[in-house]
Amino acid sequence: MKKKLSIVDIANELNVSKTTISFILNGRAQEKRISNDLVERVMKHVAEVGYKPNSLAKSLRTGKSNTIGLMVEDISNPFFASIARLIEDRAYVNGYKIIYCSTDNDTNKTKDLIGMFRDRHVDGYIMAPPEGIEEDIQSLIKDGMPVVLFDRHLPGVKTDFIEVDNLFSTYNATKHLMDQGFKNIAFVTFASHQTQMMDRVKGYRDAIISNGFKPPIIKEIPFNQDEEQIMAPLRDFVKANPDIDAILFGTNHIGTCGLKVLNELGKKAPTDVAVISFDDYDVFKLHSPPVTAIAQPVEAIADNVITVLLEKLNDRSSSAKPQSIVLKTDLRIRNSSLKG
Amino acid sequence: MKKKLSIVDIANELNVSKTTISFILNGRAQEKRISNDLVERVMKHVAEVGYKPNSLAKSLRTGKSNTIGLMVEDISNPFFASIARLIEDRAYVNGYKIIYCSTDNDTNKTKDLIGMFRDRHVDGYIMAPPEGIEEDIQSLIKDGMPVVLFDRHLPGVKTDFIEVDNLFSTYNATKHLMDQGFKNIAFVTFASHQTQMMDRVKGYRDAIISNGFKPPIIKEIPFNQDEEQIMAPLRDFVKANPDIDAILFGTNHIGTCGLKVLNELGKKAPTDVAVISFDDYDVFKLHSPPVTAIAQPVEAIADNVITVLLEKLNDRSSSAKPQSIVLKTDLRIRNSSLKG
DNA sequence: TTTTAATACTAAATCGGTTAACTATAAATA
DNA sequence: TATTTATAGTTAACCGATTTAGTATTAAAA
Repeated sequence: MKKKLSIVDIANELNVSKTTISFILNGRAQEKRISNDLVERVMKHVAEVGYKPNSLAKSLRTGKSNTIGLMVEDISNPFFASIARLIEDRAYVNGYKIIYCSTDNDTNKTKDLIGMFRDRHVDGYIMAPPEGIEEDIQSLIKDGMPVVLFDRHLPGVKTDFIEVDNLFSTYNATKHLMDQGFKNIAFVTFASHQTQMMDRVKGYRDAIISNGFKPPIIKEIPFNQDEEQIMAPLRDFVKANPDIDAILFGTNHIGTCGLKVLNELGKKAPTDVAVISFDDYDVFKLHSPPVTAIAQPVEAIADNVITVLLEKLNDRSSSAKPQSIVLKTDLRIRNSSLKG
Repeated sequence: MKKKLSIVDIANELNVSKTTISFILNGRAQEKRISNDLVERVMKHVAEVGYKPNSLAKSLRTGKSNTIGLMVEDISNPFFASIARLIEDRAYVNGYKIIYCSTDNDTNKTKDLIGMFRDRHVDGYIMAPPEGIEEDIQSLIKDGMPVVLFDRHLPGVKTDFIEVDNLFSTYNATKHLMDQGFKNIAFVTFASHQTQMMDRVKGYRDAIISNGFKPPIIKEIPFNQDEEQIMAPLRDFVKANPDIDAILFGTNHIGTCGLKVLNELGKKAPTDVAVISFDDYDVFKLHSPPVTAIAQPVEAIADNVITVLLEKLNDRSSSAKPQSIVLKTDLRIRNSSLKG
């Protein structure tokens, strides 16, 4: 029932101008030569009545919203959820709130969402960008907005990004399978022109070719929300290629679907077909046999993302050249990729 | 570079007052008797220059922010992540943005976060509340804020909530284990006084007692972020109770940790110990043997939550008695709980 | 013809802060 | 003594919208 207090109420109750209150609350008392006596009185009263400045009014005037826009592919994907969680924590500690959304890798949806974020005056953007929004990002940057990309980057866009060494990761995983003696190694992934996906394919391909193996076997599945739409083509692929003895999956989601398909078809890893997936998580650790996975350093990714963004937020003018941070992955070798 | 357009710019360019622009853009042209001619001219120009009203200013004036605060226990938990995802989608469609945060079941953190949300003028709250914040919620409600709880509720607080029939769910699952012939059935869960946890314990206990079984075996683990802090006591418990032939886990997280511990100790389900967990997800579906789980209807939960909240947002005055929606779970019986 | 009503808008206050520019007094310096 | 400097604040404009109360013109009714 009690209406919210405004700065004017505080000012009136103390017989001081609201300017003075504002200066004190913003730590500019010294600079503005407000007496310690008054500062104390104001602080005491503010604490007593529990006054909190209206952040909307503040944002309207200052142009800063203390909000960060976070766009991931899908917040219900464990990889993105973990990163979102870590970013959230660090952001709150630094006085920033997170507004998030899932892009579904949909270019138009993402454009809309950027519009919404813009409209909300977010102070900075963290995103795992889909294809086709180079221009929108470019325009954000041109307008002076701090933008940090992660998981992938946009080749034409000069801004900071944090990602892992995708090429080496799949190269290494493929190499591991070859070392174990597997001969017909397939790579199954989402159809995508995103940098991380291109690199993952290339890493696999390079490994296969540079070791004189038969032509690479690459199966691309269209990105889809509906699990069955992913499993159906996967099922066909596995059935149609009985000679494949190892599969490297390009993401946790497709890896999980792959495991389901293999289970359905009664194929056991690694005897029937060895398995490695990108992104490590509980499903792979707990699977029988446990699944070898390329673990991304989620803490390090989140840490770097938020650190870089906070740097940019604190030093808007700095036109230091964009940082490209590439982190190492960890191939967690488990039974699913070990022969005998 | 181009500075953002304001309503004054539009007004000046068209030689019209900003009041008129505002009326037109807010669909009050008819009501305010603005000529169709002018309406058309304004709309055309606005579309051409791509003017978008500053939502901060709008919010400041109207007191509405078109933002919903979403507080979950932990966004990186698949159960909450899925629900968050579904709520997000529905919210965006209805013109609302989501600000979210993870409470970690920490009362003080949650109080802080409520303060932040309040400060941000969110229009409504969706939360899976921890214990001990009855007063804070009460105060939100008293101030006329729409609050919808889910996953659990607060006994003293009269507001809408959506949850599942926890008591029946664990009763039913326990019954299933007894029907299968298991004799020493334990219930392992997080130590908590939250309603959903109390109900889950009670469901288990009722089943055990009403069927004349030996005293219930209940192991409570302190809630913790760190997985090892959960696994250690679990390990001790399993080792110390070799006669247990079935375990019902109270949440997906503890269920997952439980599976890890059982795997470590070389205990196979269901021959060594049968397993059922609350919350169904990929880990359980893909486990060998697949794990019987109590699946919550996440879509229905999310749908009901957002529907109820939107109702309250659209009809603030309505002091209709709070709704308590209780949804059914689905016991997905898999090998881990089947004898022979 | 005067009054009333309808039409088509506008001026100015307001939301709750921040901030540039200014004032009034006392103390220090020239 | 006159001028400068430091101290301790205040006034009023501003951010960009919404909204109440009002104006000017024309048409209809009395």
